[in-house]
Amino acid sequence: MKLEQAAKQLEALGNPTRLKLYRILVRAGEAGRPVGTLQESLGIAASTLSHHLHRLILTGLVSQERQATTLICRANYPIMRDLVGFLADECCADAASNPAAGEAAA
Amino acid sequence: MKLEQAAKQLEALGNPTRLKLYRILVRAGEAGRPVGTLQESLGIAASTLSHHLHRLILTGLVSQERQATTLICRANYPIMRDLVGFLADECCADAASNPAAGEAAA
DNA sequence: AGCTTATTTCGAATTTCTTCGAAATACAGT
DNA sequence: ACTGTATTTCGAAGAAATTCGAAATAAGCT
Repeated sequence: MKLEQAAKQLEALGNPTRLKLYRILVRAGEAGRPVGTLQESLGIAASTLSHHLHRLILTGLVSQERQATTLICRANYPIMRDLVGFLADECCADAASNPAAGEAAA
Repeated sequence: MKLEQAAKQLEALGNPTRLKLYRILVRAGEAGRPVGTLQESLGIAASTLSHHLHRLILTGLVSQERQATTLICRANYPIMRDLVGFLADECCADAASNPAAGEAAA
């Protein structure tokens, strides 16, 4: 995974409203959640929710599927796993196991 | 870990410059890196680096220790582990184990 | 005390984020 | 075609981020 992309995804999750939103979607599982119920859960304006949802979708963390008039939102688990993998590989595992700590930073 | 705190840390890492910076520090290991060499590696103004460093320090992801005139910066590994743990527990593992989620996600 | 090196703080300009209400669009039923 | 429900796009205002250079601070050396 490229650093730039990881940064974009981290930024997307780095807002309390979006992190709450994303957590709700993750816990909703494959069933997902219609936008309307997300709005009720979060208690924010529909336009604000739409904006945050859009940002999560742009990074690939969330996807949408139309079902008649409602839009079902789902967490994109593989993307999240890649992101966690990036953090673990690039930023954590190295620290404990990499003996050549000084060289990689250049 | 509280969601608000996790969001702050994710936001701190959600900037390309800061993510690069943090990655350098992680790879530097326990030895850490003086601010000056970080500036050389990143090629940004000293004041800009200081600003980003401050943000990482505020979230606890990075710590500093003075050695004479230079400041040594180090990644705070336990904090990062907690953050990755939060993402895995709150946002990923649930998907696999939550009955409402179904197994398709895992 | 004065000088040099290392780093931060200040002040400011530009850009981006966050939020909302109003208006527009999408879809299904009558 | 008209109506109602669901959601997005538009427009705008205030808040916050990003970046830099100049000036201030910190620490050691002479």
